[in-house]
Amino acid sequence: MSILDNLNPEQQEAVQCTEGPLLILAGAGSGKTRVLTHRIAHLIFEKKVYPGNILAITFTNKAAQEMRERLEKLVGIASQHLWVATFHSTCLRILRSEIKELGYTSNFVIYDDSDQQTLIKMILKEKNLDDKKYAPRTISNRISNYKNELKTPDAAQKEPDNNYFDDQIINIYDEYQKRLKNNNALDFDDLIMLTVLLFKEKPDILQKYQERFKYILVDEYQDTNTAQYMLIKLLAQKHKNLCVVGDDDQSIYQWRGADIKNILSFEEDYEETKIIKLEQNYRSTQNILSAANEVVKNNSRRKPKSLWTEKEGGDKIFYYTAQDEVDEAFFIVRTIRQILDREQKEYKDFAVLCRTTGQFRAIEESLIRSNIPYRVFGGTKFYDRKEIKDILAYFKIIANPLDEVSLKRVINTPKRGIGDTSWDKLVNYGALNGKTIYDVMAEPEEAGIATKTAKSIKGFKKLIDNFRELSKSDITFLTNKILEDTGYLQELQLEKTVEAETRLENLQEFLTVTKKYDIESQGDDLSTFLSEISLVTDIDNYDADEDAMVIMTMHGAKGLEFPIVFVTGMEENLFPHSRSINSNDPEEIDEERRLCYVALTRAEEKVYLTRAWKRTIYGRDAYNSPSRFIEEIPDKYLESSQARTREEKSSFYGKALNSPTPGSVETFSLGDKVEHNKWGEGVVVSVKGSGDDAEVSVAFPDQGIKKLISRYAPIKKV
DNA sequence: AAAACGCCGGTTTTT
DNA sequence: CCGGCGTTTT
Repeated sequence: MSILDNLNPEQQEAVQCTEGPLLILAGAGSGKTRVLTHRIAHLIFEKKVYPGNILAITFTNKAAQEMRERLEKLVGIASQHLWVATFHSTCLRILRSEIKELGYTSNFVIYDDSDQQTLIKMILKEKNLDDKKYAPRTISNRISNYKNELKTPDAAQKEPDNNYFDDQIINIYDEYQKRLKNNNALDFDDLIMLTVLLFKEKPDILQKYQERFKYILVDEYQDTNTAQYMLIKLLAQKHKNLCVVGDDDQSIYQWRGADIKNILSFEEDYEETKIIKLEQNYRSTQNILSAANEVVKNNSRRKPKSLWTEKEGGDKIFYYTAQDEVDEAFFIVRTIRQILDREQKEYKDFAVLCRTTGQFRAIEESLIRSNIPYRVFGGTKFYDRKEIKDILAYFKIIANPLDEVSLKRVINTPKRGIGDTSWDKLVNYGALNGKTIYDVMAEPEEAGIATKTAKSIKGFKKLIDNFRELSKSDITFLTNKILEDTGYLQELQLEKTVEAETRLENLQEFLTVTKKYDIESQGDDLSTFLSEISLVTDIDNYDADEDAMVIMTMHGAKGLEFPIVFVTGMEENLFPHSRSINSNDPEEIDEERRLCYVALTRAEEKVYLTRAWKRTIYGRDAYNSPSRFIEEIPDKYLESSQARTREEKSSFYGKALNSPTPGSVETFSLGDKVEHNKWGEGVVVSVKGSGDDAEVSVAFPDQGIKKLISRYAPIKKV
């Protein structure tokens, strides 16, 4: 049994061609992960390369994780020495040990998007700049662009055609960067940019890593930005054993700085590049593949390719025009039900893909009503929730007292009488006397703060110092300690509102994360925990084994596959998005088109395209014409239908919804024991309203308290 | 300092 | 239709 078994000739060649630069153009579903993993196995077993000399880089943790799992099966114990990671975590790891060279300390924290916004707002306020004119969002985007292009504030300043506005932006960027450094904090883009700068400034450090990574593999190369490109280039310079895999048709992150030129001109960049094309698709039927090809064919500037599959024919793509987004959602429910009745399928075989996260709600609502299990990826992220961010901010200042953004966040959360005025005094006094805010907190009177508030501040500082003493203990223990000692928990418990309940549930959820971490990590410090969390996105937690259907954005779906895929919102202004339509750069429409290609090629067996005749956006009704991408699919691959008339529709829904007939709904009262068909036995802890509209809160032993509407809830008294 | 109110503005995709 | 933000009130 050889590593080359079960690989087609092109794949075999890609696996065996180990020396020198190699560009693998891998079409959708052509088995690129398979090639990458087998190539690594080949390097280890046939070429006798030490696993520690191999670096494999992906974009998402999900991809890295999958690759690690497959490698474990393929090469066993040797996989432990492999370095398989995302760009960001690779750089994080390098910086944790090397960042002293750049004047930061290794306990730096990572600022996420909202931390960045906060810091930018702070700066605008200090500079007395109008945040209407200088929208924080715009500024952070601009800064991000600079960083993705490896432009420091100094370099940006030197650009020839900067106008006044640009100059202002660059001034803010400059201050922003100084503040990050003072706070001992890095934003996402810094992880990459600073690593590259470090390599450029310290050749000896670069050399160390060049020596280490004799073989480098990069997945999704079409999504690399300038900074990532340079990182790879520097690392590969010495041994030049660089293998990149990508598909220009799946480049969907140019808005985030990805430069498609990186893949289009790879062969000019690296001398004696070998190019291998993987054109056999193992995922989709011919029909789906052809339709996707017809769409993407309308783009210029493509590498020529012709994907083919052995799965001839297949179902046509079904195109449904719904009345509105509610009808669209019910079409999905109806269709899933039908298929589940007729075929051997499970919930997890279905995915609903949306252009924007705003479309999720209507779909979720109908799935809830219909009792279809689902999971949502993207949208409001777990770690973005207020209560989670609060507890993480506590962690951050414990790990790194210099972090003013987190300090500002929690110094008065929960309320302890330290308002904006006192905060400003602390900041100003510190700035004037060259002390950190945290230092000034030891003697707030010096900053002219009233005794009462001063006492409160000192109390808070003592609290944090106390937590810091405990920072070596379990994260779970520390979390509980913070929640209790700060009064955070109590405040929420006393509130007795729906929102507070949800927050408490989320904190409970967070504690399961910390417990898991405590078991898996051996004595890693708080900084490690924090940065691990900040690099994780919800999509990384996607569990393909759970029998629930999936709702996600088209972007989030890249790299995944499902038997049946709904691509929703096929309307002009939504998909392609109005922003790209209104842009004067035609490339933006092309990117939407590639996104359409990605969405279609997620499907193995069947695609449903849906569009809504009328869609409510921000309370206003929008009537959008069908997406141009629909027109680009030839009729022979399509069959279509429209929403029924109102009368038909309501009677149909009546059946489809299988809503309980009036009178069948039980009345629940406090203390009733009930049985839920998924969560088991529980006790009613509160009832709001009456009849089938009643909102019943039930405490389940393992699930915590769940709110249920009796009309829809699958519960009965026991 | 904190809560309560009312206004404007804005909405793509994410490591 | 939300949420964030500034203004007013307690």
